[in-house]
Amino acid sequence: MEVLKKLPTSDSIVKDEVAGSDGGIQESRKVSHELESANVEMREMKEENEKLKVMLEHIESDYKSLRLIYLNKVQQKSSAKPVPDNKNDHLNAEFVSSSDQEREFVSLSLGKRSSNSPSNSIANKEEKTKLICLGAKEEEELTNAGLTLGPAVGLAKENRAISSLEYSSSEEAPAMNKMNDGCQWRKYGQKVAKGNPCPRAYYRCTVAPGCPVRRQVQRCVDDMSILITTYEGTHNHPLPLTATAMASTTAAAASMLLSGSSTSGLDTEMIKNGMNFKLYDNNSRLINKPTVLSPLHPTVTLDLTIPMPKPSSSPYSLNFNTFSSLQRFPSTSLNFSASSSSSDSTSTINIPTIWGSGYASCSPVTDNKVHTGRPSFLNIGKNLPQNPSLTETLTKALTSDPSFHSVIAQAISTMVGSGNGDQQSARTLNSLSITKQQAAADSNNKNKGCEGYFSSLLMSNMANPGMLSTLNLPSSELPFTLFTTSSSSSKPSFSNEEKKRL
DNA sequence: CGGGTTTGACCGGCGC
DNA sequence: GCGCCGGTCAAACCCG
Repeated sequence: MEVLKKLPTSDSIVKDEVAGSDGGIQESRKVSHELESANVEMREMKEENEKLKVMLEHIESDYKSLRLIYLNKVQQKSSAKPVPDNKNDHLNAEFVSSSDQEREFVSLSLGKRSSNSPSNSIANKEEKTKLICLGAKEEEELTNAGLTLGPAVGLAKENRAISSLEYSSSEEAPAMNKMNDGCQWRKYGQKVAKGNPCPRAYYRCTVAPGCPVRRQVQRCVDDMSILITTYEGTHNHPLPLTATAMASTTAAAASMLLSGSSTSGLDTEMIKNGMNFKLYDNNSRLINKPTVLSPLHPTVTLDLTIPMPKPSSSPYSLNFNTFSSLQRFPSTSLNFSASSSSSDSTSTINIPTIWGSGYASCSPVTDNKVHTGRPSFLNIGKNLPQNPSLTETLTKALTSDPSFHSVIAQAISTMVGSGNGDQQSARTLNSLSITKQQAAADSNNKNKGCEGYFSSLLMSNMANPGMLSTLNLPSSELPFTLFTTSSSSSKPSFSNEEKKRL
């Protein structure tokens, strides 16, 4: 922790003392001054520790009260249900134990669950148990990742960056592998890609033999806490409800699971230490659900496949999403949808504008100009043609670019650039023909005009966290419309880390 | 013992 | 044509 950093090392103190003995009175005074300053620092650290203790106590009390509330609800539920016969005793036991797990799970997910949570809609007890177990499993993973759970969940948030960086290369692989999106994946290979020391893992869906779906998981080279998952193909089998629920953690997966036998697609999901629940409602609108799996981390999702039918005439929209205030952490999604017909496809980028601060109700703001019901978004261009290079550009950028900011800029640049001409048709992973050099050149050339402007847009919104800012720009300059909204309980929109990323 | 992971080898595409 | 690189294969290994 920060406190520890401030501690002067014993070595340095010893060295100072030695220097003092050699250098006469002045040196000894110097040493005494340093000792005094060290004492002052110690006092400050003690004060900080006291503050942290107080924070911890607050968190504990919050945790306890919420746990009580949950227990009450569980008791109400169980009292409402008739007692099943003995035949189901094992199920009861399972349910009880899973309730215990769920308590823990909920403690992990404080503020994450809404009444619309997917798990709530699951009536089947067994499926529910599975979900719960998945949550517990996720909790275990988080524990393994060095994240504090339970009462210390708030501290875990503060430690997230550190913890995420504490993965060793040997530890991160299983963590990645365990990243559960509801499907069964078998790892069939691992490769160290050029330019990224982190190995890329290759997985196949093993739910059904011959299922063509593959998944690649790789950590971002410059931010080990960022996972980039790429899905390819379409499942040729029905999936269990739990898988559907879990896979809905990303729009990409949702597409993968719910689109049936749609054309094969490429889904790239960037997961920053967690998952984000995204679901489509009956109107195929993107709904951001608070994740039940990992409340501790913001997520970044890049979805390159899902057609996002919506009334808006813009084929692309960058979706700067203000997330549910139920989310502790924002989820960032790059949702670059692609479909064979570009006219009705929509690309969205969801970028966090709010750190979900608490547990207030979610009230997504609908903007009249958007007609999507989405909280906020950025529209790019009018009738921009689909550009297959976008996929590659984004993927490369995400894996190699140190800052999310530049990634977004690249995406925008590419899309803006693509608006100048070549019409492109359906894109699959294998049809990507753009070279690395081309992608880099494209992004380099196009970023220059766009990136700074884009970041300034973001910064301007950061400076006005609570306000709905709408920027309508002439398409000749930059065809963006940026909507930024904040929840009713909004606190300052960005953490330091987010500022860094954007 | 079965299923999953690891890891070196192999293969094909692509650029020079 | 050659070499590089990403993706895949498959044998060995591990684990429950």
